[in-house]
Amino acid sequence: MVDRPSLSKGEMEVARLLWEIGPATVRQTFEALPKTRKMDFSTVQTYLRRLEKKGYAASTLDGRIRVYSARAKARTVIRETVDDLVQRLFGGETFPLVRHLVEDRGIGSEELAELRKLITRLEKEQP
Amino acid sequence: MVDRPSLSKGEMEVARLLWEIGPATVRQTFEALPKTRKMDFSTVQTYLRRLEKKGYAASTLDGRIRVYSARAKARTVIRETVDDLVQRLFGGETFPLVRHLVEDRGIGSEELAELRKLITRLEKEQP
DNA sequence: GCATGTCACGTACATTCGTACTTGAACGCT
DNA sequence: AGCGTTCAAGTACGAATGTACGTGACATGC
Repeated sequence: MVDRPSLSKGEMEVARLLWEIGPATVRQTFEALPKTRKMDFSTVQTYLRRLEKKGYAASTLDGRIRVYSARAKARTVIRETVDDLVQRLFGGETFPLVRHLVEDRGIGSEELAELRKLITRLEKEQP
Repeated sequence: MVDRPSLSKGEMEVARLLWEIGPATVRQTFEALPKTRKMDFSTVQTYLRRLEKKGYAASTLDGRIRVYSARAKARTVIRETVDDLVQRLFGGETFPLVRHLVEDRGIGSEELAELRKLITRLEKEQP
């Protein structure tokens, strides 16, 4: 429905943090960055501002501190983003991407088992 | 090894066409676009030029016509691209993406079966 | 042998992105 | 009360991106 400009890579990272740690200040978001990910405090601030402008986040002032919260559901954004990738890189075919993930990126054996269960469930749901 | 600048969305679309139709002229690439995808001839030309500059393609003149061919393997580029996405949007976890694909984007029952076989094979290969 | 169409190549240009610095207000410690 | 700390907000700025036009060389049907 809402038609938002799509997220850039950097915005994505910050959006993910917002989903993960819930409503958060710039500082909290900044601190939620993977320790290996060097990004300036003010860069995070900029991304949050941009996320808000694009409609992915909302913010309010709590005293003099601004608190950001996600406005778009992770699931929705993931769907949109992955759809786009599948279109562009796989011409719209989903399966090759699944195969790539399962085959080329090590999926643990526990996860393999879980995936098998998932498949079984889906097969039952199909007529 | 080679460290190329990453592909932009538009460049990705054109790179995919190159992989698909092999060495190709601008026009052939242009014509390989999905009919629904409106993109100017010269835009395709620009993307091909940029792909070459970035090291993803090579070209030679065949008479006065320039022929482009892919220089990076699809598999490699896909790996790099997907790795990046998984990092940014899933914090490095592969499985949630697989689940999303299998659950939220309809995978056909034939493909489900194939996926199951794939899992079985992988499980056997594991110690 | 000219009109028409096709290319390569260079150029353009507004927008977005990545990344950050600056300024000034408010806070909290001493 | 003075000083360092912390924010919000604005601004910066080059590089990348999406998208395309213009020009001049070449080709091809008439």
